[in-house]
Amino acid sequence: MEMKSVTRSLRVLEAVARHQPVTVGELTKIFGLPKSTVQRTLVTLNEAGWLRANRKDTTRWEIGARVLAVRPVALQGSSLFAAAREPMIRLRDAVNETIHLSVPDALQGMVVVDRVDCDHAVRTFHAIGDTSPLHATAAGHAVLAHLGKSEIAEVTAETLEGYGEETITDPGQLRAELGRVRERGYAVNHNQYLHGICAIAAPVLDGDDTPLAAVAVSLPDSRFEPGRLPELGRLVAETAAEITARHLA
Amino acid sequence: MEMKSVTRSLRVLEAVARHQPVTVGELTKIFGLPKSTVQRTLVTLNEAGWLRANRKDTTRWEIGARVLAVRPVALQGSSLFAAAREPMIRLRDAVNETIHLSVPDALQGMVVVDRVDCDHAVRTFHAIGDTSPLHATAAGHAVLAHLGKSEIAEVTAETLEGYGEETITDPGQLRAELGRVRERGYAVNHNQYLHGICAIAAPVLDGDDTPLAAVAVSLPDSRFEPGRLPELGRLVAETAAEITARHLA
DNA sequence: CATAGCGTGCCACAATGTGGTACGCAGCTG
DNA sequence: CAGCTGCGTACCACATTGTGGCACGCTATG
Repeated sequence: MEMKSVTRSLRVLEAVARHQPVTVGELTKIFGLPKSTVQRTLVTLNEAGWLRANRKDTTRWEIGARVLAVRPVALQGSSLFAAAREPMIRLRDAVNETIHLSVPDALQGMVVVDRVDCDHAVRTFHAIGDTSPLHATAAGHAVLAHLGKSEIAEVTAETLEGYGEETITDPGQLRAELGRVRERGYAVNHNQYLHGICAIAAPVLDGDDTPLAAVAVSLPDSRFEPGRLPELGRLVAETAAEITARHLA
Repeated sequence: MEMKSVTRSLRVLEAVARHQPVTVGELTKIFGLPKSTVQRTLVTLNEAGWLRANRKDTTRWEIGARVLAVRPVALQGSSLFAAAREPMIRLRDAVNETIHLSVPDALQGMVVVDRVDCDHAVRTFHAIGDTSPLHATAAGHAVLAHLGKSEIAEVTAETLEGYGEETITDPGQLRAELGRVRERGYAVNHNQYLHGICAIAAPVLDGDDTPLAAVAVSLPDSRFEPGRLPELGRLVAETAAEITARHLA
């Protein structure tokens, strides 16, 4: 709407985060902006402490320490983080697969907030801060299924991007799937977004049943046995319920 | 220098992080800026996904999940953050003292990245995001001891500020101490920076032995027994080694 | 030795952000 | 219940502010 320079600077900051360490020239190619504009932005962000020059190659920029003062606040946001930690570890111990906690980001996607790793040599990997689409992941389905119809409509109004043959791109099919998710209490995703990965997720709800987050167990195809699905789903749903209970306590 | 609106927006973002959930009025008092300016800034940050309205009180603002996508190099990849959490909790359980994870910030200081609290009524406290000098803290020594000679020289070239009688301000003495730290595998700090606090720290290393971070246990003088030092040091070093191993896995 | 890419600086222009002001709306409070 | 306060939102004339084209010096690279 406004504050063009601010919006653009934040975009640059995100781009640096994704491509760090990155040079001015690379950023000008990404954004198609004049070099001097990009450089001025970088200098400004640097002076504010959000960026810094790479130590080994001072022509490259990377994220500075200032974010560390803000980042944890985002994690602890709803104290959900602390409530989720122990149940997640217990779930990991029960199934020995990687567990993720994700929160919806303004109906635009799910953001990984915390992770508990399993000890298999082959394991799924999503870094804290990674984002994924709402309509094509188990965590996203778990959250969407417990939103109001108007909000679901809002999401399905956008074009549902496909990431492969399994992605549900039809709004009607998605709504049907969300109904099933609501009934059984957990969502399942297989090859809808990333390939070779299966994920089972359940929502963490607030007092008024609005979804705050989703817990998910994700595992590589090689270890996925369809027969285990009901048991895994039950465990994930129980974990999510326990986090909900702890969070409200 | 320039980009006034950008600098100010980032200040606002940091203020929201410190005071969240916060209203427009509170922020105008903090900054002494016109209400419309502050509000415009908040709306812009919100549209960019960096802020969001509080769910219970929509007039209050808090940090959005977008911030998580921006992470320093040290936290990139197989997030150090996630790798460190469980070992830190175990160390806390073993010693029942507060544990800190810190990363070096461009050789200018250590920044606290994560914390696991003990349950004593009297405990040390360093907020996440706090910075401390490299040459006068256990965490700083742990990192410095595993840097190359040129980098150590670079740090000792600056004036080593004193924070009391115990601070090592002589470059030669500091290098000698760093040698001892390297030998025994952990660093000890008593009253070098903050008074009444003792800290024991060990480094988390990367594959090429460059230090990425330091784990530290810190405790008030009242509970510090010199006889426990070797045991505490061993535990901290083991924890750091485990984080290193998990991080590389 | 030429080239490419970097950081840095300058500057006229107008697009951009500014901030005073005002309105409608909740939730308190006397 | 009327008054108050603090919120979100909006408008708008002004000039501060950011813009982006250009050019310089530098350092690696081929």
